Amino acid sequence: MRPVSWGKNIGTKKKPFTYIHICTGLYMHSEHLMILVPLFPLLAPHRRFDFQFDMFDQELRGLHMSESVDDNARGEDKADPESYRREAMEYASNPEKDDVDNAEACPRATAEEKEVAEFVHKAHLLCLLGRGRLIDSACNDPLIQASILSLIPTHLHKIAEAPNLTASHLSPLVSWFHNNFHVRSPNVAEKSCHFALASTLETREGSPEAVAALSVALFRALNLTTRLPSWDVYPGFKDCVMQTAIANGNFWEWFRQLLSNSLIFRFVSILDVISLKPDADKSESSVADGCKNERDIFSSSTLMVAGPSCSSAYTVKPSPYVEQDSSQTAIRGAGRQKADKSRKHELQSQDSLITDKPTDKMSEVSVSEVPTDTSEPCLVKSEGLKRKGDLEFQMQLEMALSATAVVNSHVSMASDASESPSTSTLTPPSKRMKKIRKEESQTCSNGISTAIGSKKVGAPLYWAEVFCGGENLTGKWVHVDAVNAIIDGEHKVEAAAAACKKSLRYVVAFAGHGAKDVTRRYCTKWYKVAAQRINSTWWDAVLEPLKELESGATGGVVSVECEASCQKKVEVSQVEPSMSNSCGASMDSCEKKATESFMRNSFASTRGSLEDMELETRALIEPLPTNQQAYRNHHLYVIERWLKKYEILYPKGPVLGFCSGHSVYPRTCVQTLHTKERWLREGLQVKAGEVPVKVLKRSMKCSKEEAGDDNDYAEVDHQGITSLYGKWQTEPLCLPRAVNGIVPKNERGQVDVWSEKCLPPGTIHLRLPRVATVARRLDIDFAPAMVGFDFRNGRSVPLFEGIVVCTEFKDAILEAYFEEEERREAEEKRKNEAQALSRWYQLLSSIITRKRLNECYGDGALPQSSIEIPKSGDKCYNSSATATATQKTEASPECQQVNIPEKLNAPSSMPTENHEHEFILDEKKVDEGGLTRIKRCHCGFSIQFEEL
DNA sequence: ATGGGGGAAACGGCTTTGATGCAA
DNA sequence: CTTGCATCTTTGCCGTTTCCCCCA
Repeated sequence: MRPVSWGKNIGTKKKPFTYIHICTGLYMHSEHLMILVPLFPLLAPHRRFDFQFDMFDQELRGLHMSESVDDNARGEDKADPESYRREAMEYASNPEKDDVDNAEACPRATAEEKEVAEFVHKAHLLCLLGRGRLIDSACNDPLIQASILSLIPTHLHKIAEAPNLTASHLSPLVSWFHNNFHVRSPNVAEKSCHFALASTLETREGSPEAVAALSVALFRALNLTTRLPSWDVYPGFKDCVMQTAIANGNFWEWFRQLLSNSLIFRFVSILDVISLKPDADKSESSVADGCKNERDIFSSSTLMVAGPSCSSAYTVKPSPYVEQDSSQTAIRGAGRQKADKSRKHELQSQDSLITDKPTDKMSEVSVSEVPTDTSEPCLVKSEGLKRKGDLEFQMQLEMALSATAVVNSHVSMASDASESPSTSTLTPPSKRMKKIRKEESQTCSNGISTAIGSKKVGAPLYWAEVFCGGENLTGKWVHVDAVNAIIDGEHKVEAAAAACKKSLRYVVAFAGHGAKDVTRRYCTKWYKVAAQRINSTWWDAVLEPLKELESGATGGVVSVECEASCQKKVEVSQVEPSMSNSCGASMDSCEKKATESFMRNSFASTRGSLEDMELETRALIEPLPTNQQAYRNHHLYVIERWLKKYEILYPKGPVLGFCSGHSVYPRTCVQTLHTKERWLREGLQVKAGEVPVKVLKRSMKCSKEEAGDDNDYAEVDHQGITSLYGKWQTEPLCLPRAVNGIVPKNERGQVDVWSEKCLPPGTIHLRLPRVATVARRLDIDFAPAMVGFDFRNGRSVPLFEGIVVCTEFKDAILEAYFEEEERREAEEKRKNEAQALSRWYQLLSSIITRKRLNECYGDGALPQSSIEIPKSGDKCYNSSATATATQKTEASPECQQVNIPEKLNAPSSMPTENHEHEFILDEKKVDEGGLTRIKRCHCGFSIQFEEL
């Protein structure tokens, strides 16, 4: 799932806005737009956006386009919007052109490119998050759940009734599902998630996403069947046994039993998001472009391989995941060889697809080896290729593809995936697919598989997670990949994804319209993953509301009793809405009391918080990296060598291990250092007698300059160092108190207000404009408040905002200030009004003058309307002078001419007014004929002439 | 009372540091 | 090793306009 997005900055430097073009790609659907559009302000609040959405429903396009374009982007833009549009469209149609140019101009990504890449990353992430939620809600569709429930054999219904569910209980169900539902390459014309699920249900094959989602729907449906009868019993239970049951604890035993049986499933997806790094994007985008034309053909941008060729490669057990996982290092060398081989195979198979009619045995082999031939190009292309060899291979592949695009389109139109023309063209494609798959699965199940360890292994992008109460003391979320028939294979996911060059950046579990990031469960090297993710603040903010929804749907309260004798996992309440409703209706005060007493004896926490703890624990027990570079930004460990300039280890220990002879310390020991002045800004001062823990020498250049100025070497040495102190060497700032209404000031007669903490006691910062004059007028002692520095003209300039005064004068000053402001505003208003009056007077007197002149000297044929007061925007010169001038122009079409009315061309010819025209106003006006200039005197007289 | 001159204060434009560390 | 970017650094000048005061 990779809706291709590009953004570009257009507009002025002062008013930049980003043009976002989102090609709908495979799964991009109007539903995404609805999710995405309200979220755009989240992405980059400081920017203005213009959107262009392709291929969306017309009405949606109209709805959102007009909104965003008119209000947000175009509203105040004076530049020609059409030019932006054109530029944007050009960019959208050929986005790689600029990238190539940029790449040639500067080898590294600029800040602009990085910003765009980040924006696209965020947008894509939101799209994928939105899609995950849609799928999750589709999994909850009762119709789909009922339909799939009707398909499963009755003996499987009892699976979920196991008293303490463990992963092994699920294997028959997963096997059944795996045998009955197959993956095919997804269809472009997928209408919606519900439709995709429904059609998958009908044909028993579908996109990996749909199949995985269907498995979740099935599990959730089963959950209903196991729970609902129990709840039917409940009212009767309540009537007959309640009182005694509560008394002797049977009720709670039953209650716990009931809830421990409940199956809670989440839909989990790797959000295969566009890279955060512009460089990676470049290769990706060029790759995507190469693929763009073929997108309809190789419609899959997901990596999930189709059919049993792969799935049988890691059928139930033993799976290739296991092999790869257990003997990763052992097969590394062989793996590379295999990878090379497989690459050759890919080329070969590609060729065979394109050039050969795959009727011979050779093609059969390639078909069985290459999981989904048609999706393969995208498989390779959509990855962030880094090595030179990969790029070369990529280019070769692209050339081959572009040369034979027509053939491909035929192939893809005939059928998707590994359709062979040898098969009867009369049978419907789906049936033919099944037939082929059956054949393939037969051959593959015989153990013929070469795909292990190569990147042909399909990356698991979607799976389910079930909460198994019987797994641990507190229960555990278990990975269930029904598509590939793998249960509890969370440790295999990373390796499988890596084999497909899929990075495991965001693994998100969806439930109850919410979502939760569970990446840490599936990755072993968090420090590597974290570097590829968006900053956690933004991501956490996005997930915050979703996480609440998710925990609302899945988070029952799990209690572990403290008694040593009874270390048994129990659950006392269920937070799922349907449950809490029925619960709430029947729970009386007795039950509540019982619950409370029960809770008192136990350590209780929600499933969500338990999972959080689990995930955090995983992150904390990450093994030490073996290379030094990994310690540079490692969130847990540090080696002294990679400490930054303003960092130090304090306390220096404990040593957790060694890496290349360097001691490894926990990162919690790293303290940030600052100069004395810098600590002052934080409202802290260095304690008396503290020696600097670190001393930085200033550069030679600076020292030399100072040496030139001053001959005293010792002083230079003293000047040439910067003393740094740790936080533990500081104490809260003690400033002299304000006494007798006098504000304590620094040597410059001001107060540095870096923060509220920097204010001397007994003073207050009034951050108001023009307040200093008020204080001066009232004769109150004050100090200008310096709030920071601004760099102007190559030097730093202090910024002042408001004043610092003693607290007791606050009210007096504020009162006077507001009075003063009121007066000032009134004055301003008065001035404005006076100015308006004067302008009106000027206008009217001009009109009167013009009228008088017309009466005296005009030919009388002038229409009366021409002397009416013009509407705003109309020009005074639109009257007789212009009319005469135009007549003259028509009569003598010489170019350079001053079109002064004959009777007005000399000031002396105006006997009615002793006035010499001053042509102060000079207007230019572009006519269809050329540039017209109008010179006007303030009396209203104007001359219009044309310029060459 | 009023207008002009002079000085003080306010305002706004100017131009866009530059060394250094860090990360890729 | 190179190079782009982020960070730290950290207290003007000058011409014009406005305001106010003083004096004729």
